[in-house]
Amino acid sequence: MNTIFKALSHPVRRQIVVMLRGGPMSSGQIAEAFDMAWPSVTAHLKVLRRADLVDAERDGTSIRYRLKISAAEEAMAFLIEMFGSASGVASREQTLREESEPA
Amino acid sequence: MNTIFKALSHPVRRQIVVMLRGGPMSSGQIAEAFDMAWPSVTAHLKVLRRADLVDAERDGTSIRYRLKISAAEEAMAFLIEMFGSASGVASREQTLREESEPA
DNA sequence: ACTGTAATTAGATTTATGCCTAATTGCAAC
DNA sequence: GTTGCAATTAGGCATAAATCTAATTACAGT
Repeated sequence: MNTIFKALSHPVRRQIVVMLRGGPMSSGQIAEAFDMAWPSVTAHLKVLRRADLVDAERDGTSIRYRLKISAAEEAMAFLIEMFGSASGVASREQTLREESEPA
Repeated sequence: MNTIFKALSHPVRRQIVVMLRGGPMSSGQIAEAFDMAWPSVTAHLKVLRRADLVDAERDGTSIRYRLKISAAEEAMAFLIEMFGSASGVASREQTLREESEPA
């Protein structure tokens, strides 16, 4: 649980999660999207992997990262438990869409 | 949004949130609950306040901290947005612990 | 085996967190 | 106004996080 929130506490990592929502991506594709050195992105991916928010598998010469929702559901359950039921949450789903802050 | 996840990324701060779920508490009451120096707890409360997860008001000689759910709902909405639709979230509240149904 | 591309690991540096003790502020009661 | 308790701020220190460049590993194609 700790690792999940920690992982999501960095804007780059949340952005990666957002991107993977559209389907699996290679490490290189992800790295390209950010104005930072590739190894830095790799480090972020490592954090996400340790939090079990993504998994990775080799695909030929590249490595494909893919979203895993199970861990995120835990975080969601925590929030629901802490801050009340999901009432009104669906309506906020709209408001949130512009999140995606860049690095 | 960043501050919210950052705030929730520390176990002590999540614990404080849990405690405040049961109603407002004074700074001293909160500090007592942890095996750490009071100023350290104060620092955590500051982080929670900056994340707008709690607010504080003076009550005579002490200061009462109280949970604010609005910011938490944003975080929840983010998770819902990222890891699946809101469909079934309420019902999932029950079954989340063991189940890990794929998206 | 050699070369080129994909990705990670290693190592170093800077900045941010988390913790402590000591000093300070705010209020209440005397 | 001074004493006492509640709480925060200040200052210092140790560990962790985020970033970079350089070196390394892994695979594909030749």
